[in-house]
Amino acid sequence: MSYKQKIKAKIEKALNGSIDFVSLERTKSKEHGDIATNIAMVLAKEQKRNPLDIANEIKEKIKADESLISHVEVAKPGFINIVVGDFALAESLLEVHKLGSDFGFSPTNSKEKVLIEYVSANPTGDLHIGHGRQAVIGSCLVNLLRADGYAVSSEFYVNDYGEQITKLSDTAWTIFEKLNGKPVQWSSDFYPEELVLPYVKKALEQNKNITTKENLGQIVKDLVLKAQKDLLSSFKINFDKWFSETDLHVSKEVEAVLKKLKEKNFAYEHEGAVWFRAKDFGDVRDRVLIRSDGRSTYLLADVAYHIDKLKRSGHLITIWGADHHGQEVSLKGALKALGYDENKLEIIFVQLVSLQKEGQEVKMSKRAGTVIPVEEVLNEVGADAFRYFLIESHSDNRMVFDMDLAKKQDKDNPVYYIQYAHARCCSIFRQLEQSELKIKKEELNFSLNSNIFMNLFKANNQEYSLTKALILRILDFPEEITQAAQNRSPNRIANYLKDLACDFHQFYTSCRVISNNIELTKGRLGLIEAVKITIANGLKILGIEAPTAM
RNA sequence: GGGCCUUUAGCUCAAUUGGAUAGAGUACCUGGCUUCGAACCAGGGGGUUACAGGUUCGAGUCCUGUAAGGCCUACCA
Repeated sequence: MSYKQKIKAKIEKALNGSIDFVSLERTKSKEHGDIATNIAMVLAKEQKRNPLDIANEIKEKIKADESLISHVEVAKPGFINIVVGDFALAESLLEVHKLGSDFGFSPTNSKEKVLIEYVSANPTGDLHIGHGRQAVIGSCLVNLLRADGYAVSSEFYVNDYGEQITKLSDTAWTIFEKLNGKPVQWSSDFYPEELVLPYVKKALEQNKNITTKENLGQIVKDLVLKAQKDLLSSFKINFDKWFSETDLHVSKEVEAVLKKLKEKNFAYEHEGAVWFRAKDFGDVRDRVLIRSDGRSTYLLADVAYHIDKLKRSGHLITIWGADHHGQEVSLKGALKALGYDENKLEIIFVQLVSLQKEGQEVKMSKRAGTVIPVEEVLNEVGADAFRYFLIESHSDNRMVFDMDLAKKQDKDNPVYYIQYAHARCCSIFRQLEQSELKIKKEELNFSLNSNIFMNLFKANNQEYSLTKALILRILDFPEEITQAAQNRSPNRIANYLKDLACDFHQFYTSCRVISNNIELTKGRLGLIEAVKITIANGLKILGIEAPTAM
């Protein structure tokens, strides 16, 4: 039980009821204590009394317990400010060490099943920086929800059927014929030659019996897919399942969806095509399911896919680029039409990315031909900085990727600020081994007794204050995970780690860890170890390395 | 025209979902290594949170309107 939970329980006992309806939060300023509650102001409205009176009553009831609450103060207009007792902090630090690499994490698979689908790019070209952002946000969200106890599985939907594949086959075949010296006609519908050419060449190297356009298209598609997989895993993006759209057609699931929509009269024929009554579900117009030439649309297959996913998981999260938001209403509408709860599907839209290079913003535009490939940026900045920069800001915000800053392998790069804190912690323990202090290894088992941490508080004012700030920050971590998970905001973990690293660096500058004071040294080593645990656990969620030296 | 998203320091972003004096990094200026890693720390300047109303003890946060920007608005995906 955290110190906060203990204090909450104490207030609830004093009031003889739950206080879930009020806030009990860490304060921004030290003058307001360590944590504060607005309970008196909330109750004042209900009871039509002066909030200060209520606050003072509560104050009297909860003080007189030095170990948990060392000081209580009432402030206008009715806040109750609480200073946490040293003993409670020491006990909490003991918990951190007992949990170790599980600190902050909820028990695995203790919550509902969630299936997260992300990236799902067409196997028809290179991944661009926008995909990169979706990939990083998606994988961090997978890690984050897992950390919060959800049973998460991740999936990449492969659009290996239909228009894009036809286009790819046509492009590849034309290149193939051209390589064979045959006269060809290039179409403006084709993919750029320079994009597809390397794959055609590779296909030729691997397989000499290319006979048909379909045959070549399949081979090229598989090669592109393989390249995407390799590229993604090079910055730690891995999926539990790669789901093929073709399978949905082969298994007749697509056909079944169409049949049901027709049966329920949500589909009708018009001008040779089959339409879904999307307008009935709030869309601006009805949407085509089957084109007049008989081919099915992306929408129809996507409905079938989401139904397939719903059968496998209680809750779905689908991550799309912001340019796809127009598809949300029709997809959810179709699910609803077929009797599924559309609220089980949560779509997260990731806004677009532009790039800043040498001070100039380069906007991504397919038309202008300024598509920025993942590979280009990744090779320049490395996986850690790549992930950090793409996760740092919220998915709702457009972001500018500052290439110049990300490239810097030095102090200006924020990812190093966090990693450096971790490396510094590790370095202290290396230093200990070389020191003349006689501290045995078994004396540095921090998960036995909280007494060792009480030594931390025997320090001067400045040191005490830096120590306490650092401890409180560490202890914020579990709640930070829960809130980040609830809000689908993995970027908050990045911000938290930056704050934690800052508190650590400040502490480190003023408080010498290894000294002749053996008891204080042991306490501080325990604190440093807790910092190390917390940073490592946080970076794990972000998929960023926690180096022991750099 | 309609829909989704955004607007916070010169720049890139935070702000515990309605809390107290809006914070970091960067850039600029100043100072700090004969002691655990200076990839660090301390100090300084920089803000009418786009604008105008509203809701209440209290608004960057919620509501309405206005303005600006991005994306979408196909029998493409």
